[in-house]
Amino acid sequence: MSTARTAPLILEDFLPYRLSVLSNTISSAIAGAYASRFGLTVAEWRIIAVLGRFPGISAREVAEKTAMDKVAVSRAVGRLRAADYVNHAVASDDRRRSVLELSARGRDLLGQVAPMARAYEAKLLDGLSGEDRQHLERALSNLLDRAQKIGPLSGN
Amino acid sequence: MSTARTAPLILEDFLPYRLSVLSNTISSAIAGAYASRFGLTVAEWRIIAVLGRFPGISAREVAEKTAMDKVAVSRAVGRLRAADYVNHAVASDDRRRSVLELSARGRDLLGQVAPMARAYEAKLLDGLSGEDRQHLERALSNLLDRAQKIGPLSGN
DNA sequence: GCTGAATAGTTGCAATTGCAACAATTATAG
DNA sequence: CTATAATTGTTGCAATTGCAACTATTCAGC
Repeated sequence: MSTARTAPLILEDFLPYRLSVLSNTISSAIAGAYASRFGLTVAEWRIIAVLGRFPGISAREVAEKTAMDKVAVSRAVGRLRAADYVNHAVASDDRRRSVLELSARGRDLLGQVAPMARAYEAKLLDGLSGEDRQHLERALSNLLDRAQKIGPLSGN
Repeated sequence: MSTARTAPLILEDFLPYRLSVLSNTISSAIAGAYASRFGLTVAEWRIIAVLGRFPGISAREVAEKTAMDKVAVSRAVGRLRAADYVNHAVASDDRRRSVLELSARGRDLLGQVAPMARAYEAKLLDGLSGEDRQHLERALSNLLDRAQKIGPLSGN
């Protein structure tokens, strides 16, 4: 009875594993390109992208929108400020809050990097029909919702 | 002409970003559970899973099958040996090669963890129809193929 | 207004990781 | 057979990360 031999769990069919391999493969490819071309980490690039879209937000909001840790944001922003890609100010109505935005240099960088990112994404998606892509997007949204709801894997 | 303002790149729609967030969310959930229940890292768990399926393979083969770095494998195997989840021997025909397999304790652990992993996966996939799942699987395979072929993000 | 709780961001430290160098062994070329 | 190259696995070191503690500031209750 007890240890009823379950089938041995095929790692390469296990969804979390497949997602991890896929995501790591893609991220490494991208990270390598950003690093060699611009000396940027993926975290830095994400911050640039999000500041391009939401100029003036605080570090905390950046962390929210990029799904990064606030420490990671703090350090990445530090580097970006040092490299003059990002301007930093203190909110006048709350002097704890930072007000971040791209500098001219940062906007310029975004202008270069964004097309590369898009092109890479396009290459990836090239094999999927428009319908497939919609399916995929809905599936990913669905999975993320569930993963967030399920949370820390309630156990037995 | 020059800096033709491209649309500002919506991070939350960018496939690599979405995959990364999803994968990290899932991995953290799983990692937390393994850590608190069994003191296992995800890397260790992966090795256990793959050794359950392919007893007797070498460290290099484990690295291949788990998509881990060989150093990570070496260290994780070290911990697993110390905890007596994995047995280690040297191949008689090639004394560089290690021969790894689960110990009785390791098989027992796999017997406990595998159902949890399956249950989590099932919860995740609960919102997708059978058809959706097939779509998803094909899409993921397709994307991984392409990502591997495209490689380090050529050209600018 | 004052005190204690809450929030934003930074810093220090410990643990993890990644890469290069290394030792041991086996394969290959001549 | 010998010398060189290639492969397997481990170790050392530097860089990254993650967590907790900390500072500065604002908010909430009285």
